Amino acid sequence: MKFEIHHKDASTRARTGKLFTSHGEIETPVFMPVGTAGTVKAVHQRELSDDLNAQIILGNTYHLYLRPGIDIIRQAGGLHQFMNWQRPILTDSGGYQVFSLSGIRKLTAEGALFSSHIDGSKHLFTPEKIIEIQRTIGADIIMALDECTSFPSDHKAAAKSIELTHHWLERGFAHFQHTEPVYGHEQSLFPIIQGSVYKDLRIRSAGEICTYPADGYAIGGLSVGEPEELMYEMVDVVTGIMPEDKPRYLMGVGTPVNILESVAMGVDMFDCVMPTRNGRNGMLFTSRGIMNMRNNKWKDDFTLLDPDGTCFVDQHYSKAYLRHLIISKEILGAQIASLHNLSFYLWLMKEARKKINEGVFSDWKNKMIKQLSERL
RNA sequence: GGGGAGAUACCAAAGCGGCCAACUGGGGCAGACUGUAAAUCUGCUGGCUGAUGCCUUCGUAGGUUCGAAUCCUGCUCUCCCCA
Repeated sequence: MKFEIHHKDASTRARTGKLFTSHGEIETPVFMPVGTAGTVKAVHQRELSDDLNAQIILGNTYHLYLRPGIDIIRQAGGLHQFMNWQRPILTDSGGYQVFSLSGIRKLTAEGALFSSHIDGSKHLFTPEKIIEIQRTIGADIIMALDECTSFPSDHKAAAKSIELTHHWLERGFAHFQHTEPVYGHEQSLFPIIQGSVYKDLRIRSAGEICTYPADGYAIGGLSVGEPEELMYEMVDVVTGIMPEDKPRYLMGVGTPVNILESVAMGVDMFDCVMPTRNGRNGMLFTSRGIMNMRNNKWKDDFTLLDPDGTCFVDQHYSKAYLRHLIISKEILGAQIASLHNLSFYLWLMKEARKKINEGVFSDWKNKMIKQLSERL
């Protein structure tokens, strides 16, 4: 998978570039909407492409493996065909579920033993099996199985954790190289840097991970509860080590501010459930700040949802109407809020690319960050 | 006309002598949410207070009692059955 860098910002480490996949090109920095179970929740594929112009979306190995099951995905001809999404897809490995489902799993050198959250059945995810499953799902970018170290973890535990992640990567990467794509199109495997909030571990992990000849590298184990300052410190340390000519993916991040700060440190790819999940829960991100649509103050505000918004919903519906839908738990409320938030995130990335290319990213970023933190 | 049941906070509904400012739902208000076990979860919801605490509440007017939402009597209203 080819990656070319177009423009480097003079005063920060931000850069624009382009990633070439078998399902199309991706302009970076990019935000990837999360579609865990083969759907970006509450958003149609047609809306994703026509209204939002999402360049790439995520899927999740763990979820798709449990339901509908890999046989069904194979019969469908892969996830692209199954969900009728012909643009790029990235699948997460299930490494995050190692973290978030910690109550129902057990880690060994062999792999991660899970109890299904659906029916309690037991499943062993090995680094090799995770590659096999992702071959069958057929995403353009697939992720190595890692342990997303929980926060807080002491130095000793975090050190042990990166060793496990490195061990799994060695096996997973080898297996990746020995297997072929199932559907003919190219797949790239991204390994994941861990190390919790310890600089020395992050340096060690980045050094180890980046010896693998991958098409891109990910930073994992952040935005899991640690103070933001620590997250920025880790991103800063690690992006200094990661190869310049490969895309850098900061997993699971984040708030609009988190993303802009990370772009400034040279991160190219982001994903986060925040725009969709928080949207469903009534929270809207806008260029002027954050709105909780459940708040009483919007009940008779008949002005446009977001006068600056670029999505059709922003210009079609009022704040009072969306509040009514959210309060009433109407499905359309979740749809409108998700569309708006994703649209905003994607607009923010587009603007960031534009400002980097124009050489005015730094000033713009600082101005935006001030506005984004407002509570409306 | 006769017989029976019931009236509790915004709504519904527990409580049936002290542990009751009153279970629980809903509604309302606010908060959280970062590689999605999430269209989810948490807190508050009589008044004043930072907290302890104090004050006013269980249809209404009296009464019994050290003490009543809880027991007794009158009244008002609602519902059901029989005529």
